[in-house]
Amino acid sequence: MTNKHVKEMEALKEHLGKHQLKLTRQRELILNAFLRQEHITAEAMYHQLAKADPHLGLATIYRTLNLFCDAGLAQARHFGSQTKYDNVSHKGHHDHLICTGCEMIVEFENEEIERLQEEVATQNGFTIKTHRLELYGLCSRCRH
Amino acid sequence: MTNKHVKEMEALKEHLGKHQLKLTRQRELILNAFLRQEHITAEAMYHQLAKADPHLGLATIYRTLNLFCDAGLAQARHFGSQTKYDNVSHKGHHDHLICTGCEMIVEFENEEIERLQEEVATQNGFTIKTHRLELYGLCSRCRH
DNA sequence: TATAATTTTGAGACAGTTTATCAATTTCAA
DNA sequence: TTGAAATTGATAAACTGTCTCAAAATTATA
Repeated sequence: MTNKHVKEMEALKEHLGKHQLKLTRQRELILNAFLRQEHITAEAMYHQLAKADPHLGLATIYRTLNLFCDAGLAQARHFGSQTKYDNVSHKGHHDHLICTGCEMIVEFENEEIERLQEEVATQNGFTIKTHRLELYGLCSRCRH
Repeated sequence: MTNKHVKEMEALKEHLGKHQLKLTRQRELILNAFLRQEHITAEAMYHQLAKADPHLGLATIYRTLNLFCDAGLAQARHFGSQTKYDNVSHKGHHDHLICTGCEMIVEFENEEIERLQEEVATQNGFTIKTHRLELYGLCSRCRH
């Protein structure tokens, strides 16, 4: 149960080492909780972890999730007023289909779209670093 | 100078009429300021208009920009923590190339990407209402 | 055009989210 | 084990956007 996310833990340790940061109990705890889900808000994780460690501060969650972003394990996404942190450690880049009815999120990847994005960027003299594509609509269940 | 945005003004009046809303001096002032630019935040407009009307309240700006969204003249976009209101009165939907160096924003449209988005949505049983595509990177000037 | 009903405004209070502060604690290299 | 440096937790503060409500402006109607 503790050695489930070995690879990601190594990635984190590498990042910490490179930036003279330290590995703490909290960072381990938050990493494990984070890797257990696809999308989560800092607030949701705060409540989730309150059972495991009632004194874990909200600021620490924010700091740590932002650290994961720097380390390339997470990616922050703004949905309206909420910021969700995505787990991008075990997969490549992906985009989202978001149901505005039930808030369900479906991930997808489309090589062709990615290729066309590069094309558009090149046409405009840009070099793309990242991108974000979100499709909002109704899923089949909410359409009825 | 005052009759530059007649068409948009008509569109606004039509919306107001349909919803038993009133045309006010502030709404006219904000509409004209809004149409002068492509992307703006409520806060930026607040400062911009302080010269013309020092007592124009920030809440009024927010209310009015949201009204423009309802009327189909504007579209709100969340860039990180900022919400920018886009002028979409004179053009259709468009996406953005954003330079992370100088914050320059280039708009673009790509039929093929839009088509592929529909395809992805259909494959997943979704009906798309809106979407958002943002490409982040460096423009040709900032790359050097 | 005057009146009255309704909407809008401005100012600040308020709410939600994220970051800053700082003393106390923890980590880790030597 | 020790000590310099980083981290934490609690809370204050910052920020963005909305709500409240009395006063003012607008519009339909007489």
